[in-house]
Amino acid sequence: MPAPEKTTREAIIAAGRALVEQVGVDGLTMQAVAERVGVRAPSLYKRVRDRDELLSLVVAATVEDLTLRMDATSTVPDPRARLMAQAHALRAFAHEQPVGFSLVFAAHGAPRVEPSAVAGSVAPLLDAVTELTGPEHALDGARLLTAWANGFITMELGGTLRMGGDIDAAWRWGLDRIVSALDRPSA
Amino acid sequence: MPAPEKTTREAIIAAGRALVEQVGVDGLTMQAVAERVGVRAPSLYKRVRDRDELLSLVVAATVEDLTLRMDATSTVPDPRARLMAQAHALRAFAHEQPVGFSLVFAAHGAPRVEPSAVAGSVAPLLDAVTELTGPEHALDGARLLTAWANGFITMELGGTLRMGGDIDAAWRWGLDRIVSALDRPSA
DNA sequence: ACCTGAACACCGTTCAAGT
DNA sequence: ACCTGAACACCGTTCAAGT
Repeated sequence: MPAPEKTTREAIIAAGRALVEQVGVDGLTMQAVAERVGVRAPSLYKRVRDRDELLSLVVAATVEDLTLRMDATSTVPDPRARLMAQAHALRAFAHEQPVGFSLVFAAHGAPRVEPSAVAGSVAPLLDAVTELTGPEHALDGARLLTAWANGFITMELGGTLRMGGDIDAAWRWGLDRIVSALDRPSA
Repeated sequence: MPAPEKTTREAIIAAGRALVEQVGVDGLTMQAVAERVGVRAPSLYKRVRDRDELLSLVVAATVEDLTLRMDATSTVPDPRARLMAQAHALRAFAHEQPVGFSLVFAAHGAPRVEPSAVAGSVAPLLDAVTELTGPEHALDGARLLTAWANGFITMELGGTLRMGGDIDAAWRWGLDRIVSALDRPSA
């Protein structure tokens, strides 16, 4: 007699993402996930190998989410404005999903997802930089921008930046400086 | 009858730092720490409140270590060269203690140490930037550099950068761009 | 005064037994 | 076929009893 399926892999991943944001990575327990999807903890092992795989799936889903957001910026025609929009989209995403963001970009141990997938999520940014700088230093330029944005956001989320001065202004100042450095080919 | 003290708080923290680098944050178990310092796990609670405090102490010690390294760069007279040396010192530290570095700068949840302590560790960098830019945009400039360096190193450690091209060259290219942007006052 | 074994709660995971 | 309770290992933590 086939037993009815009470949940899905997608529901489990979604529950994992919600838990991670609401109670932190340590709050991602198999029991808590099971309770959210209406099942007992052992049943989860029919859909995911173990907690570690579930965490990786959560990160992968977060990367996909980010990729969609970044792709949505392709409508902006001017490459400089588009670059700004992409940086803002990245920061907005991080503010919405701080824990997910840090899991994607601030990996502590071994990478949770394919580094290429993470790099792919910011690919539109590489396109915009290419239009600005030409192909020779496009990769270097994209790395300059993503590294700065990632670092700024991480420090902002961690509180390291929270000392004196307008953080939004500091973001804008830095972004302007970097985009300008990319824009005018002085090196 | 007074019982002999078999370990110290410092030894426990040192054991914690070693464990964290060798087996990751999850490997920092009270049992593993106890074994390293030659004591049983319950005895650790005479020196540290709980595992969470121990982890915070590990991070704090790492910040102190980094502060010493950064302070050592103050011998370089030219501010531009000093800034380069400081960036390199930061990166070298991260390569030596990748897990500790990520714990300090890539906090996942609530800050483990005073954000001001982390900011203080890179204070010499602020001084060099001030010499370069003048006081008006010194803070913004220091944030620009630290954010970039932190982001670059984090992505490097996480593998996100590990795709095509010389990473050292990308680091040098980015550092040169940023320092130049700070050096020549064009904005 | 610090150290220890025993004990408890909690979590990840497995598995035999249900439907 | 999937779901479940029971069971086990492991870890953090407490505590009474040792010295």
